[in-house]
Amino acid sequence: MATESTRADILDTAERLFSQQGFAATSVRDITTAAGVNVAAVNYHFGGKEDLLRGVTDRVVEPLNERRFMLLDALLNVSEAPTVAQLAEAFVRPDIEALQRLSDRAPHAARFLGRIYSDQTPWIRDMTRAQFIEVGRRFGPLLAAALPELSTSELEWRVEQMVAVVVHTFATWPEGGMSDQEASSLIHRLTGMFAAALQASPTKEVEPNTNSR
Amino acid sequence: MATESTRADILDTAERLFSQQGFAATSVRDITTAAGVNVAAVNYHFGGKEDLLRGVTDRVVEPLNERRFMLLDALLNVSEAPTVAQLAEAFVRPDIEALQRLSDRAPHAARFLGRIYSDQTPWIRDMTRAQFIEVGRRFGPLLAAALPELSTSELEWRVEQMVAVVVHTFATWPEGGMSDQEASSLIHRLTGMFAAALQASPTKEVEPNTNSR
DNA sequence: GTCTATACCCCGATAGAC
DNA sequence: GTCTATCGGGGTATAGAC
Repeated sequence: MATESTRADILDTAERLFSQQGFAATSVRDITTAAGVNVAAVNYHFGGKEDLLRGVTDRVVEPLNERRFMLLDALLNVSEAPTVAQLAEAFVRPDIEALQRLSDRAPHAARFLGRIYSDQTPWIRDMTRAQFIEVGRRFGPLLAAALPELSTSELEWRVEQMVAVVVHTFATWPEGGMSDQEASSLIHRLTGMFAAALQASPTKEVEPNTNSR
Repeated sequence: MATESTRADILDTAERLFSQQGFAATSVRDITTAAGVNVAAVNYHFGGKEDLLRGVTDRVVEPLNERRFMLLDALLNVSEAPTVAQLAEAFVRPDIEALQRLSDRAPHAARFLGRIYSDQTPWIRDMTRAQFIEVGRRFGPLLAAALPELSTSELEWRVEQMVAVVVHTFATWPEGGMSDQEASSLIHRLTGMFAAALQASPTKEVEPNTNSR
């Protein structure tokens, strides 16, 4: 327990408690007590409870995004016009594999992320949205090219629903982590379902209200 | 402001604030102040904050389930072996129509429900699970009969993902409610996507971990 | 730079006056 | 049936010791 482990201890403990009880239901005292540090340490190291949430989120999301864009780039090196199934897999595989890999170091990262990304509280939504916008910006045009018969509105709506499924997968991530076999099977299930859902024939109907996220 | 509107005022206000801020982030004082009633009224009328959550939830879920099972019964009167598309529509239509209908009386019912049903806090999950078990019990065998090539495990997993999409739809319900046209379009989009997702060819792989809900 | 003691405020719940 | 007063607990933030 070196001098500078306080900050990391707080991050680990906050990630665990947020993933179990949610952000609002978890008190700073819960965290500092469980971590064995003083109440004021959160304020010193992070500035406040909301900044602590941002700290925990960043630590989880950064490696995820690294891997996501790495795999997308690899896909684009192979083909300029990937298929829907290829895009679905490039969308899903990085998250599942990265979170599985993270399981040792941060066993609660997935559930934490699922909770935060499904939270509709304005300031939390604002905090999490930016990362998905980037993903949409890169996948959107490729998907649109692979699905020319879908209107932009319907394509965006379908992608939003698939993102909701990924978020739900995070939120219900198995407590004890995932074996390679389980992760691989989950990727195949998600990929197959996404491809089918995206390729369903377009709805013959006027546009509904555009939902958020 | 008649004598017995206090209880209803509390329910309305709690529904609104829970839907905007979440349960844990909303204090009893927030609710009573906004409703213009005394702090102690919640304790008098409901017994406590958690019982108030149950009160709000029951008020939303009961008409929803009535309509859901009514439409399923109507479908079963027509055919003993409905198609996947018919089942998908019977699954989706009641909720969307009922919530749209509720929009006047309870404009925040959908978002409230979406928040509560996506909450993974143990006691809240326990509270909400029962109703979906009943739905699964009635739809499960019919879906299994319509999709004989899917393993039970994969069918259950796919249904779970579709439920997550419905919950996400609730959680992001448009602030101002929905027109008939929008609701109808949404039902068609959901139905088409669900049918395609459920009918995707089975994954060739061993079983992954069974997630919760 | 790092951590602690403590101030101050708001929470949920209750007892008892009206 | 409704309100006021208040309790015990626990939340965040700060001033200052090491």
